[in-house]
Amino acid sequence: MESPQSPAGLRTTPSWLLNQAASHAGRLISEGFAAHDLRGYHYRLLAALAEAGPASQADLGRRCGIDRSDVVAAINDLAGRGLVVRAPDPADRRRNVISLTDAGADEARRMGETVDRVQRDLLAPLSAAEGEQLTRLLTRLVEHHNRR
Amino acid sequence: MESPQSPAGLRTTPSWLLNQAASHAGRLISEGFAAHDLRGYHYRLLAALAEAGPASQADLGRRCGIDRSDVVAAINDLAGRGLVVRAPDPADRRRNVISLTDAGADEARRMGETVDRVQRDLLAPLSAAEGEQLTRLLTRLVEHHNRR
DNA sequence: TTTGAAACGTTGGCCGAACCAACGTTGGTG
DNA sequence: CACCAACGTTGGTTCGGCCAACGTTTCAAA
Repeated sequence: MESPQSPAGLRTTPSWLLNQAASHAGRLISEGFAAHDLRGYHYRLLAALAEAGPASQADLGRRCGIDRSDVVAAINDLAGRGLVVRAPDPADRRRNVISLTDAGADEARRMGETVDRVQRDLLAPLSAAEGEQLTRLLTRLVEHHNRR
Repeated sequence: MESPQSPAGLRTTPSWLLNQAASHAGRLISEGFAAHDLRGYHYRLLAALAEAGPASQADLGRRCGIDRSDVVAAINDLAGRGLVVRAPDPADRRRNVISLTDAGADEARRMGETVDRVQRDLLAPLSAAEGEQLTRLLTRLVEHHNRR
C-alpha cells in the first residue's frame, strides 16, 4: 500500500488517479466496516432495506447492483447475525421477503455513521467547496458513463 | 453493468462515486488493453521500462507498485511474447535484468496511445478545464493519502 | 387448458487485482 | 565465519464482481 509510484506517465493520468483515489477510499471504507465485522455488500443491503423497506432478494440485488447469487450469501450472513429476517412471500412463493430487524436497523445507522466519518477522512485534504466540486464532477462522469 | 442504483444515501457519497468512476475507467482501460491482448500489469511494466530503462524485477515491482510475485508472472508473459528479455545480472546473481526489446518498445508506445484515447473517452462529459480541475483535485487527494 | 417463457433463490464456479508466507540462492557485514 | 537482507519463485488467499445451471413457481399466450 506504500504509494505506488508507477511510471511518471501514468501518475498524472485521470484513469490512474481515479483508481488510486478509489483504492484509498476502499481501504478507508474497508477498515471502517471491519469494526462492524461486515463488508461492503452487507452495508449496501442494510442501507437499501433501511431506505426503502422490505424487499425480495432479486429486488435488493437490482437496487444495490449486486448479483443475485452474491445477495444470497450476504443475506445468509446478515440473517445469521439477526440483522435481517428472511421469510417466504405468501403472495409469490418464488420470493423471499427480507426485512430489517431492530438490531439490523441499528447496525445500518451505525454503519452510516462510519461511512460519513470516512468521507470526512477521505476529503480531508480538500476544502469543503473543493470536495463539493469533486463530487459534482464525479457525478457527471458517472452518470454519463452509466447511460450506455 | 446497468447503472447500479444503490441506496440513495450512497449515490452521492464521494467514496461511492470514486468507486463507480474508477470502475468505468477500469472497464475502458481493460477494453483498450484487450486489443493488445495484455493487461494493466503488463502496461505498467512496459511503461516503466520505456521510461527508466532496464531494471531488476524487484526494482520494477517497487517502481510500479506491483508485488514481486506478480511481477514474475507478468514478466513471464512479456518475455514469452518477446516484448522483454530476462537476463541474469552478472554483477549480482540474485537479480534478473529486464530489458525492453524493440518489439516491446513499440508495444509500449502503442499501449500509451490506447491509454491516451481512453482518457479522452473517460473525460468526454467534461470540458477541458473541468477535466484538469478533476485531475488536480484527485492528485491532491491521492498525494495526501499516499503520505502515510 | 395446456404449454412455454420468465422470474426467483440457490449452488458452484470463474476471473482479475492485490496481498502474503515460505523457500532456496546469493550478497554484504559484523 | 555467521548472520541477516535482498532476490526470484511457488503457491495460496481474499475480495468484489460475474456467469451458468438447476428446480420451483408464476404468468401469459396458444
